[in-house]
Amino acid sequence: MNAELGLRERKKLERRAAIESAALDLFEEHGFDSTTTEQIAARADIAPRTFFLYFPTKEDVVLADYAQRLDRIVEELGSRPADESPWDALRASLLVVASDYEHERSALIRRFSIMTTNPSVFARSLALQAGWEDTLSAVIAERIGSGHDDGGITARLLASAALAAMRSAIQHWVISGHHEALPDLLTSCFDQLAHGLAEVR
Amino acid sequence: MNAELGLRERKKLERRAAIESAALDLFEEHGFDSTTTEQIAARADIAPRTFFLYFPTKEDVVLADYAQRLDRIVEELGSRPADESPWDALRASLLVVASDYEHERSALIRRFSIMTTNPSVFARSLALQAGWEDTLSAVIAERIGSGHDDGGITARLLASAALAAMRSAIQHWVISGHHEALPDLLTSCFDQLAHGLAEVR
DNA sequence: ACGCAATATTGCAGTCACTGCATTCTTTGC
DNA sequence: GCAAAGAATGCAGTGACTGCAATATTGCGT
Repeated sequence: MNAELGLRERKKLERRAAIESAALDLFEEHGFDSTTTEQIAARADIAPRTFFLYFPTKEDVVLADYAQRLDRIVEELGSRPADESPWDALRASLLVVASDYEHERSALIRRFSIMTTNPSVFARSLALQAGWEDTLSAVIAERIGSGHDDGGITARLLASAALAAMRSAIQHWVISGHHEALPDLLTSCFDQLAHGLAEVR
Repeated sequence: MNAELGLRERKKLERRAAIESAALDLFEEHGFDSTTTEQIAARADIAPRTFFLYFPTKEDVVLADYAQRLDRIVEELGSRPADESPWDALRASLLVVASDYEHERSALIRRFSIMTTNPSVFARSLALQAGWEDTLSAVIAERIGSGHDDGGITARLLASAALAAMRSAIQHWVISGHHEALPDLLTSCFDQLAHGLAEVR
């Protein structure tokens, strides 16, 4: 992996990873709030100032994987057949990420526990997901085409609902101690949304 | 209003309002980031330290109304007939808030424009809405009763979807320059979610 | 191998949100 | 009026984050 990258690029990735792992270790040892960026820098063997060359905020270290997740979703979404409904395409794409999550379980739990115990990390996570929503609704809007010329509200609603399903599934998965498989939970959330919420009593 | 309140309580409310209005004025004049809490305190005629007795963070001043909104939703939700479906109850309750919004238009736009241009305010707003989701899903879970003994995932999904509808409607309302009435937009979002997203092409 | 240009790292000094604590004022119930 | 409760203030600090200038590292042409 990264074989064709120059030394510069490779070092950058290594450092980023070093910072991330140093930070997560410290967060678990002493808590997110009680860990300073200086301590992280010290453990990662970089100058304090350098930390901010790699991450814009302390919060973002915990959520370092978000960018790739979105890439993965968008990529998958692009490769879905054109005649598939947007909703099914979204379901399929999010399922890919859900199974990634399932396989990275332990690393994920680590991040989640920091996220849920720390308001500012949680807030940042939601903001990043709002970014996902923008991106996904743009992709979906294009997919739907000009037939639905509603200013994109339908596309946004689809994206928004899909991510709501994802969050609900994950939340339940985490608090219930991962008894059920995440992809199954997600599928069931998508089904409930698709088959009408109005029937629930 | 507040006629039967003691002097203490009345002063507290007045001060809070004074801080809020001072802050919003300054945010509009100089931008959120370039306004310091000291400047807000100065204009509101209080000591810098006192600001934090009224608001936990600078962000929260912009979102001061959120607590009452949630109260209103919960109150309304409590007064919906017991035989109404949870989804319809949610729709009715959120419509109440939507029409509040519609009437407070100009004050709202003010807040929204600060919110959307400032990541940290936006993030905080989402975090507060996540709190709404918790509260609403608890209320809905109780409403559904033990028939659905799924650990509350259905309740959460309902709340989550309803708030997603609300956000989509508001977002569209704001970016489209409030051409359509917010309650109408919200109704249409609720309808689309209820009648199946799977049919959208 | 060498030097030059591009880029990355570092250090320094500063700003500002936010906190704990001790002190002083204001309100309230008696 | 007065004592107790509560609110406001001042002070001194912490720590995230920034701009800027200095220094080190890397990549490339020769």
